[in-house]
Amino acid sequence: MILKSQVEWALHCCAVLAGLPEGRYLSTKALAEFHGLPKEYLSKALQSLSQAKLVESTLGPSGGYRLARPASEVSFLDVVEAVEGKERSFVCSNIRANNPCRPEGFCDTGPCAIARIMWEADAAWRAKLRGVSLAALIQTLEQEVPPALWRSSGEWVKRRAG
Amino acid sequence: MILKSQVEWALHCCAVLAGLPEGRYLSTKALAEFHGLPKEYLSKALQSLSQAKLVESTLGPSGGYRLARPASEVSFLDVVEAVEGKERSFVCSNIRANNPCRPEGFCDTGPCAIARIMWEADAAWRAKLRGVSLAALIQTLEQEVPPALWRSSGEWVKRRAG
DNA sequence: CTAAATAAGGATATGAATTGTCCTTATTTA
DNA sequence: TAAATAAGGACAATTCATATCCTTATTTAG
Repeated sequence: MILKSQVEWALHCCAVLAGLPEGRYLSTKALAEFHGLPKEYLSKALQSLSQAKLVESTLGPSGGYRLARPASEVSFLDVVEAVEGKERSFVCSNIRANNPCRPEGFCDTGPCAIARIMWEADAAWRAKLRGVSLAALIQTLEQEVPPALWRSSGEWVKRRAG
Repeated sequence: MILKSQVEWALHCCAVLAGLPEGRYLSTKALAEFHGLPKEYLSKALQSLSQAKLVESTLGPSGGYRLARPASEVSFLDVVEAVEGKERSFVCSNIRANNPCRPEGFCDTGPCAIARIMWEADAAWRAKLRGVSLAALIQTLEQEVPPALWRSSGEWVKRRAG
């Protein structure tokens, strides 16, 4: 059970977009170069973010993406679910229904106890991700990325953002 | 990101084994019949449990599997990790290292902030699963499975356990 | 006004992982 | 002694993730 690499890519891209000057866009090309990723495939991840309304896009030269909401209003969960989907990680195929001791036409009253427990764990995972915003991420990064690298990266992005 | 169906199978099998009379074994064949699962493939899941030392096995007629520890000492996490592995669900490929602004030979001091957050969520998921034992599951099942079905299933298992 | 740059998305190829089956071997018990 | 069993190797089928290529419509820069 491994998350798609696109989840990692999308999170890093969102982190960059969160530092974008107001009103500017950053293109797939620039994001791909900045992270050393295949442009065409990264584009699919960005399309997922766009479809989820987490980012806005515009066409043409100086086009690209920007966050659709303030960084404080976008959670890790938003990004993860945009790429990975909202489905729970545990799928119950209700194998208890195959129990040979079941009378004909027996009907379950609720979901399987095993599934409920697995879903609770899934909910705990999502709650953790919901509790961290892109703004919080940026704050952490600003503290721990060496100032020179932080500044030069910001300059690089500004230059590519038009 | 979907858990293997073998996780579901392993959990249901452990629930059955937890209700086994002291000293008895239940075979792959019986477990497969009880859950309506392909015997050969279910066998792989049970081998995973065996390799993780969660169950003990014995050969020959009346052979099969039983829990290696009291049900109160086996957690959902034990079972999930036996089948799914202990690896974290988020893999960090450290794409920050591709940042074109990095000076030559730059060395990271710690793991990426994004990975740390994803790993915290993973830890929360595991903590939830660690907190539920097979004994707790059995207790829940005993409360919510209709008494007639509970009894007949117990009889079925006892009969197949030798 | 024109040309270049871009997002969006369809089609398709590739590789890896999951799911599933079959067979052999060694062991244990009835 | 024979039947039943776990263990595991080999392999096939299917699904999914990864990746590339191409077309289209749109937008801006020049």
